[in-house]
Amino acid sequence: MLTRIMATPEGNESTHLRILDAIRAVPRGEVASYGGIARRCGLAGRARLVARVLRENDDADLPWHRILRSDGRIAFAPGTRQSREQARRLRAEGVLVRNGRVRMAAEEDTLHAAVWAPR
DNA sequence: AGAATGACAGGAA
DNA sequence: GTTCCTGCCATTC
Repeated sequence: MLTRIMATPEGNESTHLRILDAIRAVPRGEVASYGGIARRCGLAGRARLVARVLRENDDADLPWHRILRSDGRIAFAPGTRQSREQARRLRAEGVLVRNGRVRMAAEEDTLHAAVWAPR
């Protein structure tokens, strides 16, 4: 039956690409959360899918370091090589990192933003 | 099939 | 401010 074909809007290649695009769209000096990226792709609740895409990514140009947990923490365990590399890259573009954490914009895609944002 | 595993999130304590 | 705990989604054993 054809239901099976259309029944998987995610998990396919285009979803993967949309996520990568959303990550590339995060401006230099700014950050976004895994869940935020997912929402922007119409994939609410799939933060872990974004994490998976990042893990499997090999593109050196992808600004992977701009993606943080929703509370602003770097996802890698503190002290690890990757965690420090991420902090280094963020600071290199002017982002303040303190104790492996970044102050999140506090709005991103939250209800607060939806209600209060201009436009 | 059931359990374990993650570059997660959100709310409770 | 924390840390802890539960819920989630998708994949792998």
